Amino acid sequence: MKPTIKQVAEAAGVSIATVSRVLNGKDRVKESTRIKIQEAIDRLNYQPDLNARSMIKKETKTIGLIVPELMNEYWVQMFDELQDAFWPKGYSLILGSTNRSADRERAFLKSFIERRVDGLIIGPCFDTPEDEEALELLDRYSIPVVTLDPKNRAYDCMVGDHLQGATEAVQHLIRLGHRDIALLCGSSMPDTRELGLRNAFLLNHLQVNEDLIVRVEGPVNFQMGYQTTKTLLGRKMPFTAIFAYNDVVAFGAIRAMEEEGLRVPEDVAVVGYDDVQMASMFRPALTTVRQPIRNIARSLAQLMVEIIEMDEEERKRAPKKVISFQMELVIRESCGARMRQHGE
Amino acid sequence: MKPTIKQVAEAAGVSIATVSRVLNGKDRVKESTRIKIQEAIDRLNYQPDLNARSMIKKETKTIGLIVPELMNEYWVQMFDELQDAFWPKGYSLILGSTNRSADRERAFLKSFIERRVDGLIIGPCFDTPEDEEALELLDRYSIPVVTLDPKNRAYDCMVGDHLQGATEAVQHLIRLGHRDIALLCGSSMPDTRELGLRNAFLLNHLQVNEDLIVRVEGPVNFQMGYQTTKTLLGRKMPFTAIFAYNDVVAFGAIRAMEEEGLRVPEDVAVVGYDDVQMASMFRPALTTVRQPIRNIARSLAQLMVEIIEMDEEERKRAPKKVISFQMELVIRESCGARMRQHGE
DNA sequence: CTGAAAGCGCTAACAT
DNA sequence: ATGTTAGCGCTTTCAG
Repeated sequence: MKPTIKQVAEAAGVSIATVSRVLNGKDRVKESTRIKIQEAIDRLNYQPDLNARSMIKKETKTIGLIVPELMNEYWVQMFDELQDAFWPKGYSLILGSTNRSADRERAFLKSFIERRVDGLIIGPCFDTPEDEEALELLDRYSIPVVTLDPKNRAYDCMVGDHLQGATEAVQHLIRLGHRDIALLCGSSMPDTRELGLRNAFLLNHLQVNEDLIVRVEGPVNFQMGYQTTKTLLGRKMPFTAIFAYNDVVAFGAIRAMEEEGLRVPEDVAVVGYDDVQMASMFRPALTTVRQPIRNIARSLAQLMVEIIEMDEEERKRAPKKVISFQMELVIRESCGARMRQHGE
Repeated sequence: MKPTIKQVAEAAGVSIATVSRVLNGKDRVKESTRIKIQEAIDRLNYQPDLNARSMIKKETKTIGLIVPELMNEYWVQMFDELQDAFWPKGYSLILGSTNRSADRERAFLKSFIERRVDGLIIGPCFDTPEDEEALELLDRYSIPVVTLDPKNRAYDCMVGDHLQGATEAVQHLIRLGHRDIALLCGSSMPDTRELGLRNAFLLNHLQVNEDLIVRVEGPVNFQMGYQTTKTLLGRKMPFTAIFAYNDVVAFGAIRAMEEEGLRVPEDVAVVGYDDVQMASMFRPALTTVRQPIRNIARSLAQLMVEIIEMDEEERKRAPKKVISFQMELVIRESCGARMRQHGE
């Protein structure tokens, strides 16, 4: 069965301590015995037991990641990039997708604590007050936390600068001559997309058409974009552009408009958010705002490792940081920039 | 700092053995002490250390999952469903996305073995012969493996019946009157999509147009569908339908045809494969073949747990199973079924 | 019903 | 340079 360090020691005719030494490569070992032991390791196909090791070292080299839903491409990319970023530092990720179930959320949290993760990354979750309690546990076990949720100010936080991103998106539309810009967003308040829109209008000394700001309860997805746009169209409220909460909402909006005989971007310009894979494949190719996911992931990994390596004292002293990342406007077809280049 | 069982024992005025008993709920403990201990646990916010526990129990309640790429929605869904399926059985998943790097592949394998996963699920990976070696390790550590790759017959395997799925897809096109059906697939041989196509033609006593079978080296994605279709169109090889390796390839093909002034499905019918989220949102909505991912995940979890619970003997005796799942043709707009209902 | 003690596989002093 | 030993936090006999 599974070989242990003891078997390797026997096979090599040394004590387990010496085997441990070559395994960890720290203490010096005579070259000849080193080789002898290495041979035994190879012959037995020995792989050290990380769990046993972490009991002593008091570190599992594991980072927990809790995301709201993987069907949202953003979180998949984030996981991928985080995995890439932590790998060279010797950490593995364990992933929990809550699918927006509060129970799952707490269950993962518990599971991660039981597994003694060295650090925890949490996306936008834990809204309910009961969760505060769960999060206290993290403190009790002094597990470093970094969030990817701008709303949660209790921890270090990395997040795209959505105010800037949204502002740029809307500025772009305004520059293209649009004044009646519909905003399709979720019901969470305050919403940075909305703030960005208002900011852009302010910067241009323009008045926001409040009737075109639509906040929708429930899931923010294709269906929502589709339905909301249909409603908007039914209200006979004239608008020449749509700024959607995310790309998938934008797809829904475009679909709805096509069904009503409106053309994008000729009749209505559309800007999305996130730059999912499909954005460049969709027809019309979607103008959107891209998050620097790779940068976020790397900085996060960097910071996380720094915190992990601090002692209790330092952690207390270190101030909670909110690091925000520049968003990038990606101009494609759906905003009609090309055909409007000659001015409004 | 982190409370241990010892602290709980002290706080409750009992021995650690008794605390362990209430933790595991197996042995019987006097109700009064049970309560006393439970109170101590709650007060200290104690969470048992799973790693310590697994050392003794010789089980980590962890399943490793290795997938080729998460940017392919199929694998995301599979992860989600597997997580759901294993959760009630008390297992957590740890995920490795190799992004088609053989190094990563081996690294994950090693990492999972070191973490002493109770079972391993592997997608279509490990094609290179060097990997055989890595897989031997699994045997050495007698870690149960179930694959999601029909090519790998050395292990238990769960997989969609792609021959049936592809056959149905092409049968559908043939029924709609198509004879010149282009197939866009990868270069892996034997390819079930191709087999399915041939099978469908055979069943209808028709001749396959070999020139329309395109096997492409490299990644199978939107770009591939787009480029291949352009080439096909350039060759002036008449075809009235395309069966694409997967939905994203189909999107690329449709895009290419639209650019050449061809309409889908009026001029060319298209059938995809996988039924990704976007398939129903795309315009035209994609006719495609859906995998019963949830069923696959559940059966897999079931089987995995059965194997884990076997002893060495039983495992040897148990024959390797290949369980295949019925695929489902989802008819939407891109095949033109609706407008061709009245016959060819 | 509960406690004492052995030990899971490993690392880290402390000896030699 | 290497071996001996004491744990890490927990479960599980074996006594009592």
